[in-house]
Amino acid sequence: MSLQESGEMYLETIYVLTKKNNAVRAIDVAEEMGYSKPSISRAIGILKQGGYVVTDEHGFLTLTDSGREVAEKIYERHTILSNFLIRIGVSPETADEDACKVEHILSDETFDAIKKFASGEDK
Amino acid sequence: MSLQESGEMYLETIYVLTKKNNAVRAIDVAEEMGYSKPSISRAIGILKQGGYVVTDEHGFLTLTDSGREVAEKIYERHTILSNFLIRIGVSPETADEDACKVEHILSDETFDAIKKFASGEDK
DNA sequence: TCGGTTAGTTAGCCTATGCTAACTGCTAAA
DNA sequence: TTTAGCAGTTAGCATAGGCTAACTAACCGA
Repeated sequence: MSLQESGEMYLETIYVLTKKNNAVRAIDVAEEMGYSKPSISRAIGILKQGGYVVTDEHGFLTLTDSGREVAEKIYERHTILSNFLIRIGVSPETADEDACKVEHILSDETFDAIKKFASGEDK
Repeated sequence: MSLQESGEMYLETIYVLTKKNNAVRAIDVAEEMGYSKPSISRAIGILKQGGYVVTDEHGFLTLTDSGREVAEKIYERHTILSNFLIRIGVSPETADEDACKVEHILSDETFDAIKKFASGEDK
């Protein structure tokens, strides 16, 4: 079972919440993403099966190495993309939303190009 | 019934094929997009219901005004985006693919920004 | 005229991903 | 101790959008 786009989104959210809050439960992910509990429950189940997440006896979520790897990649993409958009004049809110939408689907090649381009612009 | 992302893709394909070939049938769309005949048949049916496309007695497809409006918008986005990506170093094939993926989902705000940015770069 | 090819449709399957309703099971307060 | 609320799960629904199988209908060449 390979990871779907939504799976990446869940991993990214867990990753971000973990940086913010230390302890993250399914319900926190639900609130953050605006989804219902059952949707989260199923999604987490799939991520567990895939070895991306583990839960302890209290229901706290931890990313595995492979889960964190995916989450970090997506998060990096999100950051780069959203910064790039802001720099060309998009409002921070829209930049964030649009980065969310495309961070999962752009090719590595395009991402590298944007990254290179954005870092060149900094100078 | 509002138009889904896939609907926009179908309209764009019909639009592009019309510019290339004059007469466009469902089967041509199927071949261009790599989808099966029934998938196209259903999609065209939905577009007809929505008033985006009409068919004549021979099965030739024509976009209505509203269909063409959507198609042109998407096509313009595709062009701008793909040109932008090529300019920052992405290969034409990948640029084309990635433009396809995101042309439907980026906000107008982001698109305007990219457009403005790209035209500024030209000088 | 008959038989094959081609285009389109119908029926129905599958997956991903959202949802609600309703259950379980723990914890904490009265 | 009993009950209320919270977290999580289970069951099952819906939609979008792919698919195959199998049908129809038109057209064309021998």
